[in-house]
Amino acid sequence: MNSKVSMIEDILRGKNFKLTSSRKEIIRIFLGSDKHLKPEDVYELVKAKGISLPTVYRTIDILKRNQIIEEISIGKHRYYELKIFSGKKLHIHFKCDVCGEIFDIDDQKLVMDLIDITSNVESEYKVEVEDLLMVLHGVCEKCKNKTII
Amino acid sequence: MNSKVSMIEDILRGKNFKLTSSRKEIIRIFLGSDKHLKPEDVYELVKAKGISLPTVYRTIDILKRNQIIEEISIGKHRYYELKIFSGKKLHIHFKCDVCGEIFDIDDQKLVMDLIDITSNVESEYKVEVEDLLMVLHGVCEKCKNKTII
DNA sequence: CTTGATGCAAAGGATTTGCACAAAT
DNA sequence: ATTTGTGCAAATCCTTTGCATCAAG
Repeated sequence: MNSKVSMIEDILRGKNFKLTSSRKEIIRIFLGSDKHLKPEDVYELVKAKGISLPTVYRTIDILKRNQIIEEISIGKHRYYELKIFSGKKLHIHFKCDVCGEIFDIDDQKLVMDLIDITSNVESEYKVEVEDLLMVLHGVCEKCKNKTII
Repeated sequence: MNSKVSMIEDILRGKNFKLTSSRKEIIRIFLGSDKHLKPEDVYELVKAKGISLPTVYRTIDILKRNQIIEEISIGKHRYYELKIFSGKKLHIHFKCDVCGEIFDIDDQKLVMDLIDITSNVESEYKVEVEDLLMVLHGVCEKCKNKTII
């Protein structure tokens, strides 16, 4: 993970951002988590280190603008997850409406189907597609089983 | 449109909601618009009639819970569009990042592709998919042409 | 009449900003 | 030394709520 940290640090240094300890810490949070985090979640994880909520928001903003993390809006909340290094350039988010958990759905066939769909849309509607957000809602495996029992 | 108005009114009456003039007016707004409207947009269209912003929010909430309108979260905003009568049970939203306009992309092949994807996800991931949101971002035809000139 | 809806003002929650101070380069 | 980042408090924006009053059934 340290090499990933320094790659991200290099990106930010290249844009004249200063590498403060707050920023390094928040970068580590995203590198070390496979979850979709809300700003408040990040804050909970770093406030013990004296990092303030505005700094969390400001850092998230920088990471987002530099394609290091990705923003996903679901309902009234905004979530962030690592984008760089994730390998999943295109993937679907699944939100369980029972437990609230969000996880990524990511397989090759699906990515190809999505690419097909977007290129169809581009030619049929004469638009240029630059990004794509897909969120499925439903019941996850765990919660399905709980209901049955 | 009047028959549609009364169909919606029947649905609400059936659930013991009172059909106030405010609610009728807001229903007409959604029936008469093909746009994705934010609460504030609706308010702008009805405030001249003395309808308050809280009433807009409360009415939108009722219409949403009763599947008459659909909620779409994009970025920091929530938009609403008519769902009942729309015919498009499953469709893609396209947001132009240049002009900000949102429109629906809706064709048969696409719907079938999306159904395919969701049933694949259901069997591969053992989840139950109940709803789906897909938003494409990019540049719409109009804005593409403006850029060229 | 009785219940539910409305406007107003105020409260909430999430996010952003101004500013004086602190840390990084 | 200079620039940029930070915490704090306050401001903003969007949305919701309490309550006295009003309208629909």
